[in-house]
Amino acid sequence: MRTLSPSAEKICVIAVEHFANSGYDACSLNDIAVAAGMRKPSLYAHFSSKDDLFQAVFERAVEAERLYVEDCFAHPHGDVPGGLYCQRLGERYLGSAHLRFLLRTAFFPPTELRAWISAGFEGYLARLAALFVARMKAYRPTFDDGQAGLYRDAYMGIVDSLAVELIYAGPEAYARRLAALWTMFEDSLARSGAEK
Amino acid sequence: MRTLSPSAEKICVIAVEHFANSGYDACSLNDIAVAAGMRKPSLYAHFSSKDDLFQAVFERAVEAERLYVEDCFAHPHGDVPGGLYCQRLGERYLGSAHLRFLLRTAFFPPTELRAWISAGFEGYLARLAALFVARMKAYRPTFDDGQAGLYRDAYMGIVDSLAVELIYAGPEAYARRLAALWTMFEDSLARSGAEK
Amino acid sequence: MRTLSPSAEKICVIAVEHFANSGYDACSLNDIAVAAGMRKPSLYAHFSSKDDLFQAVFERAVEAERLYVEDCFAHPHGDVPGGLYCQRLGERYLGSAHLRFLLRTAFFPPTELRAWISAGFEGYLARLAALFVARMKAYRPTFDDGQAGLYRDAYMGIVDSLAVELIYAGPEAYARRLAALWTMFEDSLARSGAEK
Amino acid sequence: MRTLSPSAEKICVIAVEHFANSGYDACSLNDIAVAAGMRKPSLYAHFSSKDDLFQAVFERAVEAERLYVEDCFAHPHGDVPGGLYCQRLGERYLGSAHLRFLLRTAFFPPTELRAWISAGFEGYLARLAALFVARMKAYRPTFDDGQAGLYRDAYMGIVDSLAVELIYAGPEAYARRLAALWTMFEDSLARSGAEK
DNA sequence: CATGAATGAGACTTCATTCAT
DNA sequence: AATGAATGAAGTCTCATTCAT
Repeated sequence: MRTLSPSAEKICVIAVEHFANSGYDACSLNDIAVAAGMRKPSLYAHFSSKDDLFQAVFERAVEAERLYVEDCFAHPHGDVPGGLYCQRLGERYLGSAHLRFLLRTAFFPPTELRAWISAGFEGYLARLAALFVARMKAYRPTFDDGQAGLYRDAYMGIVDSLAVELIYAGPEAYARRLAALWTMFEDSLARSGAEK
Repeated sequence: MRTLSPSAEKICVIAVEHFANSGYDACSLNDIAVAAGMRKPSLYAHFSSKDDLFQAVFERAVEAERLYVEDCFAHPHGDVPGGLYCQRLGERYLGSAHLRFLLRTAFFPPTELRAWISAGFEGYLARLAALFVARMKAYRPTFDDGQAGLYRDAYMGIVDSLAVELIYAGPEAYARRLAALWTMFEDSLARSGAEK
Repeated sequence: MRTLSPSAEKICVIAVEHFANSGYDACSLNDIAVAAGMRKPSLYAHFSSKDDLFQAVFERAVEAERLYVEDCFAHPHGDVPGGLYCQRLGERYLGSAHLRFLLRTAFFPPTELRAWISAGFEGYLARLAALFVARMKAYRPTFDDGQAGLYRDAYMGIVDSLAVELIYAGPEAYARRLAALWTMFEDSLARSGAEK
Repeated sequence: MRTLSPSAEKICVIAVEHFANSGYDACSLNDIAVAAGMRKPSLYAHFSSKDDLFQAVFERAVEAERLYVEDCFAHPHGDVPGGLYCQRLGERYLGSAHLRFLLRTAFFPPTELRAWISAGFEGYLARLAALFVARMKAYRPTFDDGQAGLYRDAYMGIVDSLAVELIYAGPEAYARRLAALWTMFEDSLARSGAEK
């Protein structure tokens, strides 16, 4: 991740909001510039192009989320793994332009940056999956890789599902969906624990 | 849903592909017109504006999916409810521009059409939920509304999760996620059935 | 040479004037458009880019000059070869934007089109040289290829020299230079004729 | 010619290269500044505007060429006058940005500086012509002003013709043209000498 | 129905220039 | 002497839209 000047960082903070709300194509540099208290050409003192700005924003969003994920998995506990992250997702959505930006960009990246963006997500998703698996193996020490992988896939699916509900319907519907999916998830874990 | 002339219907078929691939903003009427074998101004003989075309496309996509959902739930059987629809989702994704268009439009509609689009989805989602609940009540006759609602919420969540995986990662990853989530779903149902 | 619509041809006529006077870089499409009685974006209905317009103008200028050269060498006579073309050069300069455009473009082409432009000139220059050589061989039947080539090189040099004087100093100085160089040219020919 | 600080002189050395290669309009101050190891606004510590820099460059180029011309005519000899200068022209072209800059600027000056530039050339051209005439009168003591003027005009024309060939075709074609034109020039002189 | 031509609005981008530091 | 930041003007180009034919 490039180091940016304070002004450039500030522009990123403005820009992530705009990109998150309007998407890359519908988002004009003019709007971002004015929101940042300057005129359009001034952006070019900080970023060489719209793509360049978008990439800087993306890097910051991924980094912010990565840190957040680390934090959510940092404190050991005895509960079903991954619950804290899901729970906080809803609380953060409206406040976190980073999160909204990432979801939008992940699902529908600007065509020309698709490959670059995909590469940027790999590490993030892999890290989330790895943290979950580590917790799961502590939670169910008898699980083999296949079982852990199954719950990892389900968990990642639940995270996406919740993200989508945030995007589509907002925090209220989110709570219902979280309750439903998490109940299922715990039921399934309870059953697989009981089997032994 | 308005009735359209054959030419207009053909344009919709072309347009849904473009809107699905590029999104509303990045999609130019010129591209659609040329792909449809005509020039840009000729589109205005069939639709009064870009928004008008988009809306016609949306109506057709919703209708097509609604019919598909009806079909998936049409044949009674003894399996866990909703499985057929999830299974076919993956098979259809690449081939169905309607589906890809709907997912994109549902999650990130063009700002000015947001309200109109949301309204259009209501019926579709409500119908899917209702069909699922009906099946679930047949599958677990003892369920009360709360229990049925819980599984309905979970099911709708699973559908979204699978859709997202299709968008983000394609059909291969989809199969893994489907297996994981469906296992969970069945586990949970099995447990709730055993309890009684 | 592409066939153009009448409107596009008219734009070329306007554009060659502007390109000739200001050069590619200092010449704005806005100026050309307004001079052609339309707005800037309307140009794009006829040409896909500034380069595209420039190329069309270039093709027309080369073609016009080629025809002119043919005409100047069309009528057999007993005078020193090539004199008519040189003489008319000065008369045409102010009136012929094609000529002024060609000279400018030949000497200082826009960087990105340099190769393409050079290729376009080859034929034109080769044709002028060939016409001169044919006449020279009629005028001095005893000349071998070496002698004819020498006078061809000198003649082409005189043409360039006259063109430069037109550009730099205008028609008056042109007349003086023409007289001086042509005297030399005839002296040299007279001497080489006398030697035999 | 203004006296400049060493830094400003250095900038001129960089700038003449850029102006020679790209021309006034296509040449950005940014490129020049970076090539000179500084940022664009720093140029304004040395020159008050792009035009000001261009003018400084022009003055230096004219002065350099003037000195060169003096040198070429400095050493008396018995050969046809002006030959040394023509000969060296080709050798210097690629290496001398001053020369390339001058040719470009002479033929196609930036519109707003046209008058100023023409004035700057007057002295240079007049000096070259005067030096040639002086030599010619030594070489052909019997020439009257009319005859000397004729050969002066022809000589200046040859110089331009050679310059153009350098610009257009490079040093190889230059040698051929030089040989052809110089042969003519000598033939003519020989004839006018013999007449007496 | 279709289209060639035109256009206002607005996109991204570059440039010469200014100014506080 | 140098520069980071900013900017008005202007550049090329795209777009949705209109209208006469």
